[in-house]
Amino acid sequence: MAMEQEINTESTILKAAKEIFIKKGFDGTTMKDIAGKAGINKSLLHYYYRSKENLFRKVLGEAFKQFIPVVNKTMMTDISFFEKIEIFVETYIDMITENPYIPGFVLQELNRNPKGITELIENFRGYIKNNALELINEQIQKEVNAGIINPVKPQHLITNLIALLIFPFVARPILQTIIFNNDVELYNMFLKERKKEVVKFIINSIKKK
Amino acid sequence: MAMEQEINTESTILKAAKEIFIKKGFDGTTMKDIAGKAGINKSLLHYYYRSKENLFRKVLGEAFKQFIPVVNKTMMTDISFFEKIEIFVETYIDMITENPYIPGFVLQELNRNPKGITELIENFRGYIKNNALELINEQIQKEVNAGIINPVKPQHLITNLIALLIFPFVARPILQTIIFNNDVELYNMFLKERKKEVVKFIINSIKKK
DNA sequence: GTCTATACACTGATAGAC
DNA sequence: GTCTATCAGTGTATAGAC
Repeated sequence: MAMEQEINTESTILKAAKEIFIKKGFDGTTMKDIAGKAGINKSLLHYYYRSKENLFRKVLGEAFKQFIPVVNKTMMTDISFFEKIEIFVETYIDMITENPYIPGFVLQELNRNPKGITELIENFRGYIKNNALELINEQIQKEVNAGIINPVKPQHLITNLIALLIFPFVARPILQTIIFNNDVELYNMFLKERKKEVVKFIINSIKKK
Repeated sequence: MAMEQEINTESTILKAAKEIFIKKGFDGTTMKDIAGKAGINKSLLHYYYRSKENLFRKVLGEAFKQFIPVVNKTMMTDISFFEKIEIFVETYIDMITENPYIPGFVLQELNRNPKGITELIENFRGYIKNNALELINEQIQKEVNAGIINPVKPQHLITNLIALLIFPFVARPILQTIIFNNDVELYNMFLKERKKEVVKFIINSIKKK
């Protein structure tokens, strides 16, 4: 799959739309901005995408879609539970590092329009291994029963894992300022360190001693 | 302090502005919406606050200010480190539960206008015990030296703590949908559980065994 | 202080020429 | 397919009467 993206007006528009929507959100973006970035006039946006709302949905969908395969792939691999956590954390942080604005963009949008999630999930049923969550729950339960990890509700463990991964990116401006005196390079190093730090933090917490 | 808020036009406007700005952000809010909510006409908004930007800053400032005393108070109290974590988590979750939109609002705004943070912090220098962070660092170091907790960089511990607290609120729409099948009551219970769960998770992770 | 009326720029979207 | 011209609506902000 992953075919070469043809460079035509339609894809140029989408690319420009992505950049601006993801940085500025729905309300903060104007069709004029997008047209300008794409180097064309406003009419063409409507010619190809009919409305702002419609164009936005395409962008949101693609942003969302990008993060699905990581979960699927990691969870389906046949490795130990602790290794899974390690791989997941590493892949996920790499991914956000390359697209640092996406998590904030998705969160913001889902707060603006919570109904949009249902629609979003419907649209990607095919991509999501619909039993992925089920599998994670089973695996956690198995590790608990085997006495490898302490009893823990899967909902909390999953939430903790994702929170530890994503939060430093969505809260970067304030954390960087308050904790790192606004030193950009120091914060980048901090984010890299978290690959090992988060894994250590989680496993330390749940591993039966 | 904490004087009775007089009910006059000025405070009515601010209250209405808070509600709408916090839910919809700067770009998503119109002066007409605020005037409508306050039950007055648009002109009065400008009479009292001169501009949208200005009114917004007042709202952002108050939202930000609300969360400062929790840190100060908890950190200055003379109790053990683990107790501090416990008190902090409990107070903080209670606070966000009562103002669930504020963290998302602040994060969104600081991403929209990162320069705003510096200004914000300047404005509240008086409120922030400017050595609070220093004190936390010292205390963590002390616990490490005493062999009570494992070595951990304060930056990571602080980030982890805040991430675990705030993330379930800012990501509520998506977590509630995916993990809890959109059951509101179940999610409220989940949030309550986190008071104990987060404390356990953190202490488990750092406590030397 | 509070209102109505209005200025003026900009928004998303459409019509129609090429 | 791509452009220019333009629409109707809405945005913030101000002027001026009371």
